[in-house]
Amino acid sequence: MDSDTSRVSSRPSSPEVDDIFLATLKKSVHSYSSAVTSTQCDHLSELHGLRTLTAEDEESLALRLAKKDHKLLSENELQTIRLKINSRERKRMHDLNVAMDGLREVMPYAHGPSVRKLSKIATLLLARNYILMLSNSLEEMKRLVSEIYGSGAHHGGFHPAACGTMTHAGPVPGHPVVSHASHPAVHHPLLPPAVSTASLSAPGISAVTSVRAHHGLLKAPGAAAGPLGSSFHHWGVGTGMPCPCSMCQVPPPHVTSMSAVPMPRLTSDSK
DNA sequence: TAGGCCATCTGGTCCT
DNA sequence: AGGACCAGATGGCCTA
Repeated sequence: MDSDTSRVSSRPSSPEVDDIFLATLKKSVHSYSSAVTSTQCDHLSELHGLRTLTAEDEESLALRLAKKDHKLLSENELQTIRLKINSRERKRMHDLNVAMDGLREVMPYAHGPSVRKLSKIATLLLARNYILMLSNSLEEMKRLVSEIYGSGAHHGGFHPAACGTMTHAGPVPGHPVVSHASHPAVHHPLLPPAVSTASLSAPGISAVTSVRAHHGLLKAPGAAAGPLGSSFHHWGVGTGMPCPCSMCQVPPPHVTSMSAVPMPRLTSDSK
């Protein structure tokens, strides 16, 4: 089922330098196939400063890589520059992937060798919903605290009677979520068995396409479908029923409306 | 085999 | 000028 595990472990985001270099050479040959003859393609090793180019080849390369400078660089110089730029870009993407892995680690999602790694898009969407859920929980906590200290301890028993016989799903191992008083057992609305497909879907992105079903994410039979953040439910183990307590209700509009707020670019695009 | 996901290359643009 | 960032293109790997 999770045969993709091997893929995850066998596909490091930062391949060995030799592989990178070979890939670079291959790509270079491919990219410049219009300028490099097939015979030259058969001699990859010559590309690394050893291959001799025809005058046409060199001119073509120079024009394509250094047209901004309006000067013709030697093949070695161009190759060096190109490799340097490529290396930087690889490092940048590698750092990005490291950050993405770090995000995955703190997500309420089962980790382990038998669990398929979240895709990038799924990670981002899940993170977003997770933040929304936590924000909602925090707001609710504040409300409960003011309620307790204001008009007596409605939640004094740390759990509303409304929750009745509902049993909450247990916490996810390793998950850093802080449990709250009214719900000693941390809820994970984004996880089975009570995962709402809606919780991961974003406007314009269907949950079905954005998250593969075998992730074990967000496929709760009969779970209420709806727009992103429409509901965060606790689920009674064995009952399959959402917890009716106030913690489980629809997030306030000001929270859900975040989905409509475009994220501004850090760098100025206006010009 | 089609589609999803990913890494990489590449050229352009913006920023310092 | 050099580096960071971005998006398009490409090809590989994997799954259904």
